[in-house]
Amino acid sequence: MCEIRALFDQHGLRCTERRRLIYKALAASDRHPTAEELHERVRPMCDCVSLATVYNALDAFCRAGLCRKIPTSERGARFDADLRDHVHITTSDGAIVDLPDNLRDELIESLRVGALSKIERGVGVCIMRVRIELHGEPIGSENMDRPGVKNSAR
Amino acid sequence: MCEIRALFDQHGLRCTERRRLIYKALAASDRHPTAEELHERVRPMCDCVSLATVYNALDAFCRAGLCRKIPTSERGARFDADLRDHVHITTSDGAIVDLPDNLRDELIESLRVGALSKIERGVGVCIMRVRIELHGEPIGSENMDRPGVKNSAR
DNA sequence: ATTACTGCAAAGGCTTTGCACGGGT
DNA sequence: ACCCGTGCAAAGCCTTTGCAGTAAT
Repeated sequence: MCEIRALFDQHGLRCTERRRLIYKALAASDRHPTAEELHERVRPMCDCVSLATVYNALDAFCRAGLCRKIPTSERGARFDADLRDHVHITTSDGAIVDLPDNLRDELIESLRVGALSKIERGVGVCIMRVRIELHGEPIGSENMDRPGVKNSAR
Repeated sequence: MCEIRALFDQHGLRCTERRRLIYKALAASDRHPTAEELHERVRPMCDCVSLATVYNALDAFCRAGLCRKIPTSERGARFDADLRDHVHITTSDGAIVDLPDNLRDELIESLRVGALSKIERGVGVCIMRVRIELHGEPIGSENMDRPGVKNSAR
């Protein structure tokens, strides 16, 4: 908790009980919780936390560079305290999971040494962050088309 | 316009004037318009189109597999009739551009033959779609750190 | 002491829905 | 003739904001 204080100090955030709880809940989760889910998780640990406070805190975290807001196709944004390059896999049931670290590192690294530097030269930018969204169907689902087809009727 | 009819028929959509206009406006744009932007664009071509109809039509298109809803961090979803795998580059000034086709194809292809099949085996999913978000700084900006650093204070 | 954070409730913006009607098949 | 698509308005949901009070620096 002392490290959270240091983190907040570094980023110019006032260290309140609510924010500590919210940040801890966010950092402890690998499920990319919504504001409401965090609210549920924090509420039992504190007589009273307002949902608005959760939103405000998350917004402050994002602006301070302590977390990231993940847009979703469904309603309700999700949040993630892990700011490293990411590979998310979303499935048709709406879940978002991170690719395991070893596979992620390998994928990102292969991009960085190859395609990305080419893109940097071609487009004239310096690529700072990489986010990859893979949409996958669980194996065993009826739709067994191989990926790579451009797009037929889904 | 006859091809639009065929497209709609193929996907079991009734071919109405509104839907034709909406789809044409969407397909003609490479700017990933919002529902409201499409509404503005279609309205002059038709005495009266309701915003609700635009939403309903877009929803029908998405369910039919004719377009894709792109979540954004800001409010308001965006839509895209181009269903191919995408590589977006966003820069700090807020612009979103698509990577040029040749670079995109090369990048995606290198992923498909290598990392993705490994991921499919490792995670047990069949990857249907790939979306890559690159965040880049224009070259010449003051921040010249190389990418690859894990994450220091942003 | 100062100023940011908080709770509450209300407002706000985007999206969906209910209903009656008109247009497509 | 059938029934989906449409307009309108109202409802819905997620999120932000105004305000007065509280807590952190």
